[in-house]
Amino acid sequence: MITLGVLERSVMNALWESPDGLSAPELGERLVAAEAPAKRRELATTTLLTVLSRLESKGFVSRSRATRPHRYHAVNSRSEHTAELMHEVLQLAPDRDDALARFVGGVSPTEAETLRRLLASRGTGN
Amino acid sequence: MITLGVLERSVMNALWESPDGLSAPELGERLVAAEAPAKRRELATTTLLTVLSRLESKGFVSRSRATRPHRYHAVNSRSEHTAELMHEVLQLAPDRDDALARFVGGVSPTEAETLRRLLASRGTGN
DNA sequence: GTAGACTTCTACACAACGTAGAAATCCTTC
DNA sequence: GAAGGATTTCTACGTTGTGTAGAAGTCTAC
Repeated sequence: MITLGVLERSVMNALWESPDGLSAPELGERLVAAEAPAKRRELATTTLLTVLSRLESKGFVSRSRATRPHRYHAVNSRSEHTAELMHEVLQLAPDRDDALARFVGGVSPTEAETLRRLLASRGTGN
Repeated sequence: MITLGVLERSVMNALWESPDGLSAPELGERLVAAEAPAKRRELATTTLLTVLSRLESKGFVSRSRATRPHRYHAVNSRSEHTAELMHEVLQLAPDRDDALARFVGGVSPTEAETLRRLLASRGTGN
């Protein structure tokens, strides 16, 4: 399973919150702003560029070369990403129904209600 | 998020299928047997012991020192593990309902039915 | 066509993991 | 109770992924 490092994750978080994408320098601003004031720290732009390239290779980010500071976009929304990961995890289990049962057993009442609503609006599937 | 390497995962798979746990040598047998004949290969017992130790540190494995070849057990069942991972992933999303919606959108009709049943037997939660 | 902005290349440190020998520990048996 | 083999722990090294960024190359506006 493809996994993300902590800087990579921060970068994805910034991109997920920027529907119009970000250039590397803009990304740098977001990242320092998002950091707790205590450990605020600059990252070299080249650092961000290599992280962005790696994320591009992993298929998480696309880049537009049209403008000169290239713009980077998240390929999937954060929700899509989360859902996809959940499916991947579930796929790995040979006993999926059992895993689902345990999963459902662990959700909050509110989430259970959300799930019911979602499943209802989806039709019976039979 | 705690993640597993490929050998670590194989080891967990073997342990998950062994309710009575395994000693390191037994584990070795399972692993070669599970491997595709083409790339079957022996692993030194010490290799397995260090992997088992690491898995113990990570909290995935417990060991009984009562007998001389120690016995190792998976702490959680595979289903529990899967469900836990799914929850971890979901926890990371700030927009959980949305993520759940996407997740539900992607399950098979059979799984949807399973989910409905599970949610029904769980009570309304209100 | 050149200066400065921007990107790519290259590189290194550090952690996690796969791998296993050497050293230490523990039973069993004489 | 000492020895020897089985077992475990310690130590170590190679590889890969990630964080980090300077050096070198490329592009665009003037």
